[in-house]
Amino acid sequence: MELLTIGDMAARSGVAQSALRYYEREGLIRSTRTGGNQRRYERHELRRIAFIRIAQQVGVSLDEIREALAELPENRTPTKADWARLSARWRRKLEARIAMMERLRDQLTGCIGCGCLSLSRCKLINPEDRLAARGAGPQMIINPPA
Amino acid sequence: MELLTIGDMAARSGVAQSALRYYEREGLIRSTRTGGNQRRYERHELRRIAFIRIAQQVGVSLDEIREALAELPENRTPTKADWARLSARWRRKLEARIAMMERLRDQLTGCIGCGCLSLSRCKLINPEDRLAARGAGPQMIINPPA
DNA sequence: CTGCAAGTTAAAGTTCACTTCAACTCAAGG
DNA sequence: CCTTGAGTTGAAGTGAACTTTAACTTGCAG
Repeated sequence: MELLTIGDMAARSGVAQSALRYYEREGLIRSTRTGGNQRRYERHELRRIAFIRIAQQVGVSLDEIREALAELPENRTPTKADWARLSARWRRKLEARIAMMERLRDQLTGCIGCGCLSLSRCKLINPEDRLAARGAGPQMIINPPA
Repeated sequence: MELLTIGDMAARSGVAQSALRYYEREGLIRSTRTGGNQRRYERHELRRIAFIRIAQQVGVSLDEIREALAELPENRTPTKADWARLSARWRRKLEARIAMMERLRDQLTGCIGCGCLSLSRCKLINPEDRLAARGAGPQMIINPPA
């Protein structure tokens, strides 16, 4: 089996055929066509799909994912090094998001103690209004200083 | 200022008035009305809104948030203890999600080394197909054993 | 060959979480 | 009173990420 059909891809990736066609329309994955106009995928497209799903888990939009994938070479099969570069960049995004969730968790823990949870008044969430300039809401959590 | 107008609430919570009305239609927050049919909010509704936004950050749907909030008392102002219970439960959800992201990060780090990222073939992501019964996709990450 | 599962398309539909709009009413200062 | 800013409603619109549908074509086992 050299090239994979859309059915194969769906089975192997756990992503619906309709979603695969959608990803292709959106420029996230690519396929070649048979004489009869059916899609055939190279095996490495599975990696793109894996990357897409992982990024989605992190809460990234398809737009951003497309941008990231655009950094992979167009004319040759991406190498280990290509993927490594991309993965390293995403590891950073992932860690930023983990850090945010950890802040969130710590705030929530704090609030278990103080019983608070008021967006604008809780000093834990928005201490001393020093952050007012950055807009309303729980700024400490969403958009932390430094 | 006993009760807050929708404008006050929007200003204090950083959530648009239209969103507040939407939350109310969806049964996430409540208000009383003035003689002239305008909404008036008790201050503790701000806490609900804070909770909603925090939960959304964690990637929880409004449906699930509604269910969680439904555990708060209907007929009295929630106490510190009420909120503490809810917050404790959510801390657990939060930690589960953080754990997922950490697995994700570790897998991604692993994949920087091995250059892989193939959903069904990478042993790191889906070792030995032992997880096949739980469906396709990167099961180790999304839905880890135990 | 034939039959049928698997694939193709464009267009419309769906869900979520809101926002925008139009037309209207209310509240409060001068 | 009058004006003006704040609030009200239902209905329609938005954007993301897909799914569904209908009508049709391909690929391959028997």
